This record gives sequence, structure tokens and C-alpha cells, in this order.
Amino acid sequence: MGSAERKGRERAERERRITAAARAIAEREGWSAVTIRRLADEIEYSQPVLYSHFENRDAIVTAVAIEGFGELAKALHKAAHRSADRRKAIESVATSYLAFARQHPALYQAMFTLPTGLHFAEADTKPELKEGFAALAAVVSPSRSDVEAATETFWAALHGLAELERSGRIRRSARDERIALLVRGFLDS
Amino acid sequence: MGSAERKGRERAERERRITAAARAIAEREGWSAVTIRRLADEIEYSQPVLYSHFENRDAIVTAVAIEGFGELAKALHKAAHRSADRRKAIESVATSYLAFARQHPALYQAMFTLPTGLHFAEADTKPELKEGFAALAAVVSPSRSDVEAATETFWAALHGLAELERSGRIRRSARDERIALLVRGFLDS
DNA sequence: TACGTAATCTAGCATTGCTAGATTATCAAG
DNA sequence: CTTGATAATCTAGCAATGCTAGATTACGTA
Repeated sequence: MGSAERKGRERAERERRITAAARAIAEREGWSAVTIRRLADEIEYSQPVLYSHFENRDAIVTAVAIEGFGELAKALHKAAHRSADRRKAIESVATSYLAFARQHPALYQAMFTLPTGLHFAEADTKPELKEGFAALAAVVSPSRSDVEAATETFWAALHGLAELERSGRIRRSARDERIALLVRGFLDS
Repeated sequence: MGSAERKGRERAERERRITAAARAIAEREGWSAVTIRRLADEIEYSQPVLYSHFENRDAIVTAVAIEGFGELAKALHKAAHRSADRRKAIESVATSYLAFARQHPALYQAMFTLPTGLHFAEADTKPELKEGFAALAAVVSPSRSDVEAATETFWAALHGLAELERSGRIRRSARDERIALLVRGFLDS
């Protein structure tokens, strides 16, 4: 009687479709267009069904955000291994980070500026969240004693650049110049 | 017949009360508690009156944000002149910036993460927005040729630190250590 | 086949931003 | 002082939102 397993699979698949729809709509029309009714339409179920998968709307945003952290971690890991030269590796990671934020603005927004209740540097931190941090740490400066603080600072700089660029508060034209400055600041151990 | 002037003053005063109420409620209970009905109650007028002052809710947030940029600029200017030593000046500015973000979280949110349609580095940039940038620029490195890019990068780092700290994604305990790292990165011209 | 449970839906509540149209206050002209 | 036009303000309501109680249907089991 594998019907329970089948139901489980179908449930998981439906949940996947919910987050996928949320992400797609958000990326196309912004998060304010992601309404429960709209998602219900998209998956061809009634609204209450969504609440059997997620506690509330924010939980859907959170699910998308976690997905995003996984993808960002993968991208950063890849970028970190593109060169053996430390300077080039840092630069590659920085460029990748900013490209990720630029190419998935709604996803990035879910990860960092929408209320999700996701925390780091705490006991219940999800693995997806830790991996990205690890990829940054690996490239910052494996030798220095203050790896964690240095990684946090590097991450903050990248996040700030991503945010200020997205909101049109720093010049898009000077992106490379800023990356160069940032990388230089993190080179001299 | 100075009644027109009196009406103008009363109107301005009412507008001031609207933004003040919005800011106070936001700082106490978060921006989601700032509803038009609530503000109308607070100023003891009906809801439509608010729309004779602001086009919509976002415009009220924007007004508060501009107020915030003015105050931040003042704080940074003051911090920049606290020491003649460049290293100490930078450090003072960085510390002030982060303290400002920490002490007025809702205000800072209005300035940077809520949709306001405020831009920089553009023609219609408001003076309040430019002044803060100028205070940062003054301290970064008046000698180097790339002042603007350096200032943007410094600003981004500060903004990133403020945001990641607020959302609990970097350790509060390591704040000073991160500031030290940041300042060192921006010292060697 | 009948029953009990789980899955799903219909219908609705309260709250939101915003607005049309009615009502009241204001003030110059007669 | 009265009148009438204009400006200021309010009442009442719309459509959309997140969310949920209670009815209905589907489904596996005895």
C-alpha cells in the first residue's frame, strides 16, 4: 500500500510548485504581486490549501529565500575556485556575488530585506545559510586569525554594494572600480 | 488679510504632525502599524485629509526618510570633525553611522529598504541626500583621485554592516573588530 | 457497501489603501 | 447681516488583502 508515499510525493511536488510560482511572480512583477489568491490560482487549488503547506505568507517568502541561499552558496563556491591566485579569487567571488544580486533581484530581496525571521550565527541556522558564509570565509584570508570578523566585514561590503546599486544610490558605471577598491582593502593581511 | 498665511502655517504644522506620528509609531511598533486610519486618528482628522498632503502612503514614508537623511548627515558631519587625525576621523564616522542605524531602526529602514523612489547620483537628488554623502567623502581620502568611488565603497560597507547587524546575521559582539578592519582597509591611500 | 477520516472547497471576516460624493465652514460681495 | 460661491472636511463605501470556520467531497478500510 504505497499510497501514503505517493501522497507524500504529490504533496512535496505541490509545495515545490507554490514556491516556484511565488519566485516567478516576484521576479516578474515584484513581491507585492505575490498574493495567496494568485498562488492558489497558479497551482489550481483553493487558498486554504496553501495554509496546509505554509503557516502564512511570510513562510512562503522564507522558503524562497532559503532556496536562494543555496544557489548563492553554489555560485560563490564555484567563483572561489576559479583561480589559485588569491587576489583573483576574491575578485571573482565579489563579482559573482554582485551579479547574483543583480540577476535575481526579487530572490535577493527575499533573502535580505523582506521579513523572514532567518538568522545566522545562531544555533538553529540552516545549512544553506552557513555554506555561503563558508565560501566567503575560504577566500577572504585563511591565514589571518580574525577570519570570522573579516568574512563578516567582506560580506557586509558586498551586501551594501548590492543594495545601494539596486536602489540606484551609487553609480552603475563605477562598479568595477569599487570592486577593485574593496579587493585591495582585503588583500593586505 | 493674513488669513492665507495663517492657513499655510496651519497646513504645514498639520503635515509635520503627520510625519512625526508616522515616525513615532514606526519606531515603536514597526512600519506595518503605520496605517492611514491610525495616522488620521493621531492628528484628529479624517483619512482623506492625509491625501491632501501626500499622494499615498509611500509618500509619507518618503517624507520621513528625507528627514532621516538630514539627521544622518548632521551626525556624520559632527563625527568627521571630532578629530584631526584621519584614522580617528574615519573611525568616528563609521561608529556614528552604525550607531545612528541602531538607534533609529525604523527611520533607517525608511531611508534604505522601504520603497520610496529616492535616488542619488541623479539630477533630482534632494540636498539632504547629498550632504551625508559629502560628509563621508570628506573623511574617506581627500587626496586620492577616485574619491567618489571610494566614498561609495565606504558607504556600502557601512550600510551592509548596519543591515546585517540589524537582521541578526553577523555577531553584535564583533562590531568593533569589524570597524577596525574596515577603517584599516580605507587608510592606505 | 457503508463508514470514518482526511483532503479540499465555499463563503466570509476584518483590515488595508484609497476615493466619490455629500456636508460643512469660510469669507468676499451686495 | 445675508447670500452665495469656494474651499475644507467628512461619511460611507469599494476592491483587494491575509487568513479561517464550517460545509462538502474524496478515499481507504472494514
